[in-house]
Amino acid sequence: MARVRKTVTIRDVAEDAGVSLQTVSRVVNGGPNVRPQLRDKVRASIERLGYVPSLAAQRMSGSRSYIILAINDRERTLADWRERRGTDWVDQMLLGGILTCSQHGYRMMVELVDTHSDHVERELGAALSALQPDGVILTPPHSENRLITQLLAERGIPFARIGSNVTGPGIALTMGDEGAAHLATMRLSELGHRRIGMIAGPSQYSLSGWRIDGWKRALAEVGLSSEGLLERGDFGYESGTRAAQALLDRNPDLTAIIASSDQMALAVLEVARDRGLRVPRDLSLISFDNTPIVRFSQPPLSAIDQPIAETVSRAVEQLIAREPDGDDDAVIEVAAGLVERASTAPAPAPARA
Amino acid sequence: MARVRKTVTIRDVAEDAGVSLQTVSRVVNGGPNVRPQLRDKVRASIERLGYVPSLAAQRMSGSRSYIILAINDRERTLADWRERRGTDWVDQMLLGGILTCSQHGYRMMVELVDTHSDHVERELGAALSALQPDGVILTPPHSENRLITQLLAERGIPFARIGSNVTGPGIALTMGDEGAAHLATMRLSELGHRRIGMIAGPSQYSLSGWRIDGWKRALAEVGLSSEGLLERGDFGYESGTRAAQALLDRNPDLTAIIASSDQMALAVLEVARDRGLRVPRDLSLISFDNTPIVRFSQPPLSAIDQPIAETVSRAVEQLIAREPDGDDDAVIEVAAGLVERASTAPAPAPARA
DNA sequence: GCGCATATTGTGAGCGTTCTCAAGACTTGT
DNA sequence: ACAAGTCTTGAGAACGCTCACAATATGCGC
Repeated sequence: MARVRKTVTIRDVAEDAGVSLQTVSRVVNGGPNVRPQLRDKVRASIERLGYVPSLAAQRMSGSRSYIILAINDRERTLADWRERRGTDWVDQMLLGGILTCSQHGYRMMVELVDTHSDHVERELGAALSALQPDGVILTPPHSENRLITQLLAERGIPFARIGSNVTGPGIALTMGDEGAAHLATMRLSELGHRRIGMIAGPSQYSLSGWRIDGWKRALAEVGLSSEGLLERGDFGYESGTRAAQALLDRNPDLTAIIASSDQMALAVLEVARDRGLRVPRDLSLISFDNTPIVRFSQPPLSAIDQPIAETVSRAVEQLIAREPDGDDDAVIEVAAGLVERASTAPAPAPARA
Repeated sequence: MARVRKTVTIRDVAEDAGVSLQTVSRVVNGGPNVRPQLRDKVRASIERLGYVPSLAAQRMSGSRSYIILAINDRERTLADWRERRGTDWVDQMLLGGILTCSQHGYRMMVELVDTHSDHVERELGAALSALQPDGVILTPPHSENRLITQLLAERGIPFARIGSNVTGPGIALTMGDEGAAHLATMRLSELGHRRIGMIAGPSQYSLSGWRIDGWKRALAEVGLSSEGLLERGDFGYESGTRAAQALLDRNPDLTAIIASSDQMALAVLEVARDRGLRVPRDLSLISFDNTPIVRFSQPPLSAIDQPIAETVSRAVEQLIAREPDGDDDAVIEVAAGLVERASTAPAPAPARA
């Protein structure tokens, strides 16, 4: 017998308050020219009836859809999702994105796109047509994908690229990779370390380069050399093992390592253990990402915390605030922080002092 | 000079194919009475123009919105999100939900709701009004929240409750908690363990009870006692420490523990280490959840893998397939599996045999 | 070949909102 | 007190699609 509750529409509110539809619409959207007295009356009606505008109808008539679409890598989330960088990305994205969206009356939707597919344009195009989002957020590795950025530019949809600092179409937001690597390196230097190794990510990620830059800049500032102290991995565990081996083989005097992902850092931990090096006593270690896994290793790792949630949140704000025809394609940097746990300590006294 | 690309509408397709709007609509929706010849012609036009129906317009006119709304706990995702169970939930939900939705032409949206807030009804009600989803998916701890289920029932929106086996309004989907606990217990028994402890979750989660049930059933089946072998935690690390301490204090002869979350299991690992108990030689350990963190502990943990993605996927299918007035509120069980790693081993020989 | 059932196509209304534009109610300056 | 504003409100069209129904075409039995 569940009586089908008819949806409360703007018309119901208008009748209840004795005004026109348009006036209600103005009140709902914070329109400028409504007498306070009337406004309050309408607000009361809205409250009483529990009116909430229909997103679909708003999209139909107005120029906005109140939808922000976030594009994520399908591969990372599907097949590979446990094997690689961990999955914190999606969570944090949602965290930052959904909350910020809802603060502005927007909604966030997630679209999973497989970069390797040659249907990228079709898939994404279909999503754009169906949803007609007011803005799109691109996450790595899509952030600098030509096919995608071009498609978005063609359609005139504002978009933000997370983890990119290339000016170009769309807003770029970096998570301060250069600064973060600099910060980590400086901290290790403060602790007395003179030989600080770096395990960077793959070169197709531009953030890998920025991190190397930050590390080198810091080394230069304190008069240290980076000679022979750089290795690369692919963010995964195995690559971390190889890189750590190489680094330690080549530099017996190494006392600190910065790893470009938590998983690679955990690999370093394992390699160190195998060689009888105690962390942090013999070897200090700082990782990037600060995913939950690093809190439970032995010892818990000091890590650069990627402000993903905040960055996405900023991206959303930019997209929402942006005038439809605004072309100020800025680069925004959100600073990362260092969370110190038990994998960093003062450098051991040199063997022969 | 970016020419604003006008959206391709159903009208464009109709003109291009030389038919009426209605015919195009029929083709798009797989309507029954269209001559194959015409259908192909229309399809060709759709293809050529790249037409994709607008979700908003479909919602406006038709009875469906093609939106499934997933309700998640805000607390877990916001403040507490690192401290408690880990965040794999959201990822896996998205994984299972988004893909399955898109296979059926649906979209999934995520709504974060704070159970502890007294605005639950308001918040959720607003989301329902704005989105008018065709179905809602409830995840723990919302799955059996009266306020929420009642609201949904009132509005006549079909919903699925994940991690619930209570028949009632809506479809219930359990992840085989009873069976999983039984499986874990039996496995430990097979390995020769006779004293198998259980660290359960908080009692307000009904799955906590089911896991206890499965554990007890297995113990009974092989003639073991559960006396004094049960502790409770809140899924978080600290609570796991306390529970492990209590369990080991009370039962010096304990050789195996099942923990109801990965974090609690990691706490057990730590406690064992402190007491000089080696895992798995002296103590076997199986956890629930199988989040990424358990692959990198020392040793990596054997864990019950929660088929969250699959369960959500099933939920989506149920919601989509369901007739608007169908009331067959079934309970569906998706079986969990045991992933064995290095934290389980044959029971040590009794001290005095 | 006629009449009726059935398959196929088209027509017009309506979903809930915002847009554009016009009308009425106040101000203000002189 | 009058013209010329500015502020406030409302009316009607429009967004892109599907619904219910009407119209036409096709098939079948006799």
